[in-house]
Amino acid sequence: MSAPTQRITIKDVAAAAGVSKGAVSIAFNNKPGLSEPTRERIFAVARDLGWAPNSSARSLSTQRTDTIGLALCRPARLLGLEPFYMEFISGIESVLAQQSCSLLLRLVSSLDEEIDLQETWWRKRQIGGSILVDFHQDDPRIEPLKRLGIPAVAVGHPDLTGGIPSVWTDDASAVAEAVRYLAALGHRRIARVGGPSGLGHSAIREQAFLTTLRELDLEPSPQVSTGFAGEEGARATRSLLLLRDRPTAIVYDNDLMAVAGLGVAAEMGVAVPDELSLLAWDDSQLCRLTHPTLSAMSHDVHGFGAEVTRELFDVIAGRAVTPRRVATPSLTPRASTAAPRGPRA
Amino acid sequence: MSAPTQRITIKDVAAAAGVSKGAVSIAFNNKPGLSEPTRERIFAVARDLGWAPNSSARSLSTQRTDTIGLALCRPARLLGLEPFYMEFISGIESVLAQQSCSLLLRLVSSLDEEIDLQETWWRKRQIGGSILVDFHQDDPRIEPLKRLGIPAVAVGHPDLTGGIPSVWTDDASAVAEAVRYLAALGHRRIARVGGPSGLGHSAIREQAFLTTLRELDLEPSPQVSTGFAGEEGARATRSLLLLRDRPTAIVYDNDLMAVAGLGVAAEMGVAVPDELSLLAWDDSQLCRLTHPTLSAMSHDVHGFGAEVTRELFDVIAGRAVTPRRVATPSLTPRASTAAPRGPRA
DNA sequence: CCGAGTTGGTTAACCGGTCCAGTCCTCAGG
DNA sequence: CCTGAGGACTGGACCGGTTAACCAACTCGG
Repeated sequence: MSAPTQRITIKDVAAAAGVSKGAVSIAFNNKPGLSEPTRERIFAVARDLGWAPNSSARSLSTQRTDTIGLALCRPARLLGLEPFYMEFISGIESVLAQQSCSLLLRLVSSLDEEIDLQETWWRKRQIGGSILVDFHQDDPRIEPLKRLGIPAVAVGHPDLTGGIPSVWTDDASAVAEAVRYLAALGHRRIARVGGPSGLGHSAIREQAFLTTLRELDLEPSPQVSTGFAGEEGARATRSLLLLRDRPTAIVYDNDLMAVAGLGVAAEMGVAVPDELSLLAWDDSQLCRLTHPTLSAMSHDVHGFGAEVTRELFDVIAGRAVTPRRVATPSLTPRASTAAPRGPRA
Repeated sequence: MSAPTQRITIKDVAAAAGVSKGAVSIAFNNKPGLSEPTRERIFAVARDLGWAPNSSARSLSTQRTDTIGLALCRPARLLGLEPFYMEFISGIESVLAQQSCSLLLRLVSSLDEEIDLQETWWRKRQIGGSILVDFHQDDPRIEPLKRLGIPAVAVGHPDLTGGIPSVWTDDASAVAEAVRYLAALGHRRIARVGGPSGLGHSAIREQAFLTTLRELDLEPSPQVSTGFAGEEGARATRSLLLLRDRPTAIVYDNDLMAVAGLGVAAEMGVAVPDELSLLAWDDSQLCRLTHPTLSAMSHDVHGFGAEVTRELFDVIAGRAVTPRRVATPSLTPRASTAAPRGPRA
């Protein structure tokens, strides 16, 4: 029977240091009003005793909490596959860690569930704010979350986020750049495989795609809206390649679908890039592992996550914020795009 | 100027329901001692007021917390790419959500940092327990965490976890099965691309690989220890394929490296599966997207995460636990493995 | 030598729950 | 009619911090 690990509290530290608990509190919050020797003595004692302030007690007292929430609403199998999220999360963490804050993560299966969750988190005061992703057009989260007054930052174009402070990338310009690049290579039939059109950024890209084609006087080409899963990307690619006038280039909405597209092309004996150019989105290492390597619209996802988090801290602190646009995804040409040369060129 | 959102507390609910705060507490904890009408009245009032018990106050009082910790120690870029973790996390969540608990996630860059983090989490009483992954041989986390008395469950073979309750898969048998399968197809030179040999499970697989080769009287074949990144897998594959007697089959330690290996084979003009068979580990959708599709040792990662979490709850509740072995990864043959037929067969 | 300021603390109320020790009421049994 | 048991509920101490208000002692200018 080992002695029961007696929980040590601020009182023990105070006693051991020969001061009041108030003094310990002052020391640990770096507030003025203590002499240097006393301060040091307190820290030394705390270190010896292995004490750190109980975070429940602290946040009960301060009415603040140092965790922020992130709810992801995509099927788990998919989440694992999309490099995007983990990298995004790591970006979040990078600034969270500086402030010794933590991330509360939850996977949900519907927006309604997410709304419930955010509300619960907030009501129970478990989070100080939230990061919202994957905005839909007329997103149902906007109204309830604003009503609750949860400090939140949204990832997405300001048009979509209904006044919730947002951080976004200029997808429209990026799509335009992608299409112009392919057109410059000589492609006339360019297709696009996008995410679900309910998703705001898919809609934006879809629109931008059409506009750019029109500007360039290219044929109105097929766009397929699908999920983000690789298999869906594969199916979409297959359907495009079976068209009578099949496209000579395809732009994908993420990297996973592009990898799948590459597989389909191989399976159907369509040479990449000679007969078909493929362009991925959200460049990740995955794009460099295939053969041929995948050209992509790359994007500093880590930095994106960091920026979002910084903005959230501003919101929580009550500082004024304006929508922040971060770097536009930029073209990284690799081996999967080239001038169309036709079969067996 | 909208009325400042007055925080409502248990006192307000009690007042509105015409009972004492004790009664509200009893109701919300489903404890006996209240009449059904009163109970319902309390719930109705709470719903109207949109109240949920403040979790800081609750855990301060109960000395319990309903979050568990997970620290991942791999470079962020890599984490995003490995489907394993997200799926593992989703498994954790699936049982956490049932108990309305949450997951505190943190990415760290070294084991020492993880130890610090776990210690801080525990000292501040931010977590009720922790899930530990990626055990090394003589893992430095074992001693400090046991000393602190953090309830923890480890992912890894009991031999590695130094008495910390663990959940594990029988990697040794799985490796044996993989090798036997390839041998049965007629392969004599089988290579392996593994994770860092410091990592416990890599070492176990490495050992099992050698043993099985010996049992089957196969040539002692090269094993390469590397990171888990795709690029490292690519490099390793390249070096294997440049050997004088190059292997006719390669077993990888994850799916990402196998995908990379496939790319390298294509790049070097080595036909898969005719000249080279590839076998992935931790089957994910990725394996079904390539061409040819990748054979893999598949593994219910989601269920693994769930089981680990269940065990952690047992540990936290003080229930006796024994190491739990979950299902052994099983062979899922696809198009990347076949009998060796030599070049241009 | 006095009063104002400053330095370096202490004290106690409070944050919002939980939970134990009672209190009050009802009802069965003797 | 009294007693005892059990059910329904209240009161208040307590969890471990923070913080505003207060205080003692020590400068220092006039």
